[in-house]
Amino acid sequence: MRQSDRINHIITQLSVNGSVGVGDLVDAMGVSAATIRRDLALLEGQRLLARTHGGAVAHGVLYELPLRYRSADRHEQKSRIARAAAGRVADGAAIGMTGGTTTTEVARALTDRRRLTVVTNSLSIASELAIRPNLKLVVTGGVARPESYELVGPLAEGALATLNLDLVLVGVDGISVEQGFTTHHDVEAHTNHALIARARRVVVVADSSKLGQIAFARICGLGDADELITDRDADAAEVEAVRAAGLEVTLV
Amino acid sequence: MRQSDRINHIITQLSVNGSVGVGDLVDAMGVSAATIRRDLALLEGQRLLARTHGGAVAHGVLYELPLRYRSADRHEQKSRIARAAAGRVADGAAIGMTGGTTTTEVARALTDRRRLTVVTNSLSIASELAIRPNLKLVVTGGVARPESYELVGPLAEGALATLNLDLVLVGVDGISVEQGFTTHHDVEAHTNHALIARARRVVVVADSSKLGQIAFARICGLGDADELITDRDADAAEVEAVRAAGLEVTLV
DNA sequence: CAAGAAACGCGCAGAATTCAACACGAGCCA
DNA sequence: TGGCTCGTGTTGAATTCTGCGCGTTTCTTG
Repeated sequence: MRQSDRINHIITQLSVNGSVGVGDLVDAMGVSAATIRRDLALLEGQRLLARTHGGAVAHGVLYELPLRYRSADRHEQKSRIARAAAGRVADGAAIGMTGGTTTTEVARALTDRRRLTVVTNSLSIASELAIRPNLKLVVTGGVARPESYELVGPLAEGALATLNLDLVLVGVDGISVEQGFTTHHDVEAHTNHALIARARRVVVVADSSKLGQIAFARICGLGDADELITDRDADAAEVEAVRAAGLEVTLV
Repeated sequence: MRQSDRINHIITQLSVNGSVGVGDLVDAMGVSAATIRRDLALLEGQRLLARTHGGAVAHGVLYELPLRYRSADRHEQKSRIARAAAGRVADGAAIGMTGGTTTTEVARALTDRRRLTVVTNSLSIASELAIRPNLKLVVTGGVARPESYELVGPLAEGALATLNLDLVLVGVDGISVEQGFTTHHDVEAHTNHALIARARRVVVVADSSKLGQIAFARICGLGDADELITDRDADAAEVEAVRAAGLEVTLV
């Protein structure tokens, strides 16, 4: 088991249970306690956890851990979704992208395009695309949320007010017929809504685990989007319900 | 097995598992570990993965802190400058930072502060600080320049217009008595000037190689800054000239 | 409050990994 | 044929990771 796997395991345990024990980790991963402590010290240095005697607890809010530790989850589905979403983007278009692991995956699938303007409020996507001279990258500005790397707030929405987009790709945390598209954070939802309002076409990307889920804050109703791209593991009844609500659903 | 096949295999493994091991790849493809490492180094250069000891992880799953800047040039001097500059920042202050390797170093030195608001137009600094829940990070927005990771243009300057800062830390490419502070790009210079205009106190950080240099675009005159922090390798005559022009110079 | 147990930090040595440098062979072209 | 480049493998030094032992700190329990 490599160090990256250990780190991943620790972070996963932390997000599930809120705390971890050194002994449990030793048993689960078959390495010495010294190694576990070194891993914990590393993560502590990154302010991702606080150490306790016998283990560690999650640092601050844990339901939403930094993206770079989570993106391995359902990676294959997200890749397929990303490729499909990239197919919706015409060369030379001006598109918007919100934050999220799936949209970040889409950003990677767009790196080889020529002549494309990308507007985003996600620092992850911005870092991903900033080195590509073939793309024009516009960042909205705003206050950064440590949990999601998204820029939110009045500054972001003010920047958006002057822009018009051909297409916007939106990542969400929950999709339900009753509550529409939802996310974990209210200001984020508001900023995402502002981005959606500037686009002629709205495509939502989300892996199938989000179907039927309702997160804390509402972004918009199902009717405000033009298409949902998700993976084929989606529950058939949920898909039918969304389609019945009038939203085009693509399974990949 | 050709190189393209190996690359393909590595990418596939990475997207399925999120990580790969050098040993596994050697067994799977029947080539030497050196070749695998060369392949991984190639993909790392394309930002498709991040290397770890014993293998690599999908880009975005990295457990280390954001991009270690390769520019180890004058790293020792920059660290000293960064520590000194961090000493100018009071807890609870609202500060601005422009882009540059030296200012990024200052950002690192500020990560353990409590209650600090940082406004920046640099994606590098934003990535560095975004993960810290103890800091409030405000990003200006704007168009990203691939060469410097800075956000520039009207969007950035518009965002700045509403903010007032206690202190701004500026990185520059040239310092001269005749031309003042200069940088390599004209729009960047304009955006930096806009940031300076919002601050009550302006501190310029630059290693001593910048003294006496004149870059393409002028940011502001020496008189518009309150202090210059540079390293003690600075040419004594140049330092005297700057001091004679009325600017406080600190050597570290 | 005190004693025992558990956990921690530190230093060290062995193992694994990486890097830099060089050697070898295939393919290409003059 | 000879020389050249490119990709690959090998070697040895340097770096990093890991596990163990020991003294110290912290927690628990009576």
